[in-house]
This record gives sequence, structure tokens and C-alpha cells, in this order.
Amino acid sequence: MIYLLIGMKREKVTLALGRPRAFDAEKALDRAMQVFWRKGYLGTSLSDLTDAMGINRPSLYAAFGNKKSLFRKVLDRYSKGPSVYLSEALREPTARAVVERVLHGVVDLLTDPRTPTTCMWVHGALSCGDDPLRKEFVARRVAGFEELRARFRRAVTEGDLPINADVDTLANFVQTVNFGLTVQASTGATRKDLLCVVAAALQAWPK
Amino acid sequence: MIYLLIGMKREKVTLALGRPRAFDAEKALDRAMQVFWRKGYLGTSLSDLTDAMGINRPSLYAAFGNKKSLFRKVLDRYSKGPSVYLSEALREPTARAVVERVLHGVVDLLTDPRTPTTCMWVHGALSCGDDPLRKEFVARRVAGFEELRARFRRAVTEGDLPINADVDTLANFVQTVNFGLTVQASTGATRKDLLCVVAAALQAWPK
DNA sequence: GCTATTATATACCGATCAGTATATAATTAA
DNA sequence: TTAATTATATACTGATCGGTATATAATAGC
Repeated sequence: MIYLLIGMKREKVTLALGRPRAFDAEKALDRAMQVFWRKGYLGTSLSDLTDAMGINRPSLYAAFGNKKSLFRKVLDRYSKGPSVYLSEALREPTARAVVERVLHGVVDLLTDPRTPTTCMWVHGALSCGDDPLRKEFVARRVAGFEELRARFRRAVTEGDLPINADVDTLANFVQTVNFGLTVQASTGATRKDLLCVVAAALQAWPK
Repeated sequence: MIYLLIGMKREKVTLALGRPRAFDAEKALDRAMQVFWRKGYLGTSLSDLTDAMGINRPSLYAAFGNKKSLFRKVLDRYSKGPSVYLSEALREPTARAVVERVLHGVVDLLTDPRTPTTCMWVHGALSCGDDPLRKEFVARRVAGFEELRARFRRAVTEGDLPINADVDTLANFVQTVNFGLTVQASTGATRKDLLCVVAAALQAWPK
């Protein structure tokens, strides 16, 4: 039953028509995230997904579209969830603090015992074969780069980076170390290994 | 015709029995390398391989074993071919020169227009799902790390690194930047982007 | 020639892939 | 109750997966 709200006072809003969904879509997305995160894009099958999500195939398609569409939704969720340290880092008061927060953030993410020992974005980007999905990874990387660069530009105007700082290179460098740490962790590096690299990278930071 | 060499002087060695192979195994391996390099491990199908190699399936299996075995052979060939810059770098006279050679080497590799814009090792490591193949990537990364570390230890004794240099961290850092550059290139970074990062990383090097 | 041996070519195997048709169950609206 | 709507469950689709059985072709030794 739906009453339109065109200047009326009626406001009943029972938008749920038909049989109600029997699963929690958010939880299902989280389960899907774990699978894609651990096995990559091509390494994950529809059966892997439905098993982990506890739903059957038609329900998955009805709720999230096909595999690629589900992956995109999971990727968005990953940005706002496990990978939120990136946007949080941008709010640190100085460029130096931003970088520390980014690099410690990724190490924490990579070594969280509850989640796969990799970054879902990197794992996805390198496990989609030559699928057009690749283009979306490029776009997201560029977006991340630009956010970092904008933050460093601000740092220059605020005086916590030298006036002649090369903000492009700085943003690029931070992103590169982040990615490198991810590959290290994905192939067995320990938390101690990663933290040493972070310390070394921070030493390179302009005073 | 084979004469056994048990204390005899006969030495004719016509080991080619049966129908001769109609393809060049080395060239076929190179073709296979291109495919794995571009599409990753899971992204490459047997049909992709036989198409590229110009041979049929039974010939592939007879000459190189199954998909995983072929991939291992290709990985070895990759180390001695496109990735040889790593072992060459170790022969540079100073630690600084080693690092420069490694990082410029990987940038050259990543931006060679004749080959895929990634490193086959990294691409492979992150595109094998949760296959046990993963363990072999771990072993190879550790081996690479140890070679670098040994080289830096030598540099300490030779005086071109400070006596208190943390050789573990230095080797780790170089490897991490290498991997990071690879992910950057794999997701669209330009040669200019990569070279800026290399310069930034070199600035961090101990004087 | 004949036999042994190895490579090639075709065609096939069962398994799994992503995706869907169909029937039924659960809900709201009337 | 009845109709409309949406979700669920099962079972299926054609395509492709990695891998192989079988038959034939090409070579060497005798």
C-alpha cells in the first residue's frame, strides 16, 4: 500500500511488496567480500560466493546482479570498510601524519588475523585476467592518487610541506609503498618486515 | 642408436628416437610466457596457451607437463630472461649502484612496449587464487630478499654502506618499492610516474 | 621391408564455469 | 479469497575448464 505524498497528509509507507528477503544483504555482502578478498576475482566462483553468503544463485542475481556487478558493490563496501583508513588518513593535521596513518593503516589491515593477508583492491586488480574490469581499477587508483595529492597541496599552503615539494611524486611514492607492502604481505612477509619498511619509507619524507 | 659408456670408447649419441618434434620448445616457452605474463595464472587457459604456442594440447603436455608445471618452467625462464636485471644488479660495485640498477631495471621492464605492463612474478603471485602454487611464490620472494641482503652485507664489509646499516630493512625496502612500482604500472602508471618514485626512493638511501 | 619409439591431430572426458527457466512459497493489496 | 508481486529452491543451460584416449605420422635401428 503506497500513498503518494503530493501535498497530502497520508504517509503510510509499506514499500515491501511480495515475499520478504530471507537474508541480510549487508551481511551477505560482507561474506562475499571475504571470498573475493581471499581468492581474487577470477579465483572466486559463483558457487564459492553462494556457499559463503548462504543464499542460492537466483537470490544472488536478484539482489546484486552478476558476478562483476557484485564485485563492484563489494569493492565499494571495501573502500568504506576495511580500507577506510585511507580517507581517515586524509583528515590528519599534517602531511607527515597523513603518510604515517596511511602506511600504518595498510600494515594493520594486512596483518589483521581476521581477514586475508592482502589488500582486496590489489588482489582484484591483478586477478581479473584481461577483463575490462581492469579499467575500473585504474580509475580508482587515479582517484586515490588525486586525493593524496590534493591533501599534500594543502599541506604546502599550510606550511607543513616545503614550498617546493613535489606533491605528485610524494603522493605517488606513498601509493607505491602501500602497494609494495601489499605484495610483500600477500607472499608471506611478517608484520615486523612490513613495519621496518614503513619506518624506512618515512625516513625519506621531506623535513 | 645408443652405446652405453661403461668403460668403453664407443660414444655415438643419437638420442633422438621416434618422430622428431615439429616445434621449437624454447620459442614455445616464450610464447607461453607472454600469455601468462599478460593474463596471469588463472586468467590463462590451456586453449590460450596452445593457440599462442602454435601446438596442440598433447604436444604441450608431452613437452612441458600440465598447466602448473608449464607455468613453473616459464617462471624459471622469466628469471633468466626479462627479470635477469635482478641478478645483474647484484654484480654492481656498490650497494647504491645495485639499488639503482634494480629500480631502473624494473621500470624498464614495466615500460617495455613489447611486453605486458606488469611483472610476471607479481601477476602470477596474485592471480593463482588459493592454489598451493602460492607457496612457491613465497619461496622465490624470500630467495630474492636473501640475495639482496647478502649483497648489502658485503657492501657493509666493503665500506660502501654504514657499519650500522640495517641490511634486512634495506633489502626489504628495495623489494617493496619494486613490487609497488609493478602494481602501479599494472594499473596504468606511466614511465614518468614510475621514474619519479624511483628517484624519491633513492633519496632515502643511506649516505 | 619391419619394429620400436615418439610426436601429432582429432576428438573426446567429466567437472566446473557463469547464468537462467520454472515452479513454488510468502507477502501485500484489494 | 483472489490477484499481484517478489523471493526461494531446484534443476537446468551451453560454454569452457584442465586433461587424456586413440589413431596416425614420422623418425631410427635392424
